[in-house]
Amino acid sequence: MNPSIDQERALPLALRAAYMALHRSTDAVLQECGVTADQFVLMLALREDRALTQRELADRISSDASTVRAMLVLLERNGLVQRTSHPTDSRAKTVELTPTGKRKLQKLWKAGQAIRTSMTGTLSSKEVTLLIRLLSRLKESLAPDHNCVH
Amino acid sequence: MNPSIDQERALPLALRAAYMALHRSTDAVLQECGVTADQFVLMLALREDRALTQRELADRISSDASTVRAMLVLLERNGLVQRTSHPTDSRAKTVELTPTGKRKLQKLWKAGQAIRTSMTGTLSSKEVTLLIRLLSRLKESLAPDHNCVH
DNA sequence: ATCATTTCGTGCGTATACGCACGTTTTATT
DNA sequence: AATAAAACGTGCGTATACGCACGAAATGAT
Repeated sequence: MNPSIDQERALPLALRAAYMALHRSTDAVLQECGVTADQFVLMLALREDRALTQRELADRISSDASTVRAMLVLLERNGLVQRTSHPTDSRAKTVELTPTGKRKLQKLWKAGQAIRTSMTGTLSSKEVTLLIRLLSRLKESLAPDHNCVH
Repeated sequence: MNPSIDQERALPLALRAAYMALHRSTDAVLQECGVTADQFVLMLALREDRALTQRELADRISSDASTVRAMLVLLERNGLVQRTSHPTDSRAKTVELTPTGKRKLQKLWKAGQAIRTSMTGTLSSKEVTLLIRLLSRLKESLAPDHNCVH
């Protein structure tokens, strides 16, 4: 059975409302650390793989190149990240967390634990897995290269 | 079974990625109409109930009062909405779509149909219903008044 | 009725978010 | 090898997004 018109109308709004709530809560919790929710996401991406390019960073956090740049300028000013010219590609810059940034990230992770707990608090493990899968499929179906109409 | 650490880490990122993809796609599709994705959401809220207050509007679209104001200033400049002082409450202003705004909204709805179709294209009706429910519970668990930690 | 509290909209400062155009460098084409 | 095409980062303009403080008005308490 295909989704109804009402569902098509409700889904985008539900997605928006949930994300906005997450973003606001995270911002509020991390405020005392002097880091925004988006900066936290960026730093998390840097923890996983170090020596990322700004472009790679943008892809990982589902953001834009110029947005990432603006964020990096602020993070660099605060001494949390460091940008150096790429060893082989002289166009690119590699980004990595400074020691201060790594320490800060640990604090942020602890501070954000309350959010993650309350997010998954009312959901079972299976529900969370399902939700992640559905969101992932949703994202894929909205990818620019994914031909949606004729 | 409680959600695992990996799930707790993945869920926020999946939610962010899905919303960003939706927002980008919508902006791209509506660009030729000269209206942003967020303005579209605002106008949709005005179609449902007319004579809304700016505050009510902010609540419905999960946005902030000052953000809504900035959006309304632009929409009013483009002749899509109209603000008049509230009949009984002289603090408030009521907002409504202009005739031009209503016509524009119909165009936007048609232009956005491709997005909604491709969003729900790979999902069954039951999956969409489930996804909306899960997102709604997520939002509730992140509500400011919802005591997450003692 | 008076006063404290709350609510409404506004203005300001800052941080995303994105498109676009630009210069530089790499990669692909021939 | 010379040229075309693509990728990287930058800068600019515009639109959210939010907190905060302010003045004005409504609502609550006593």
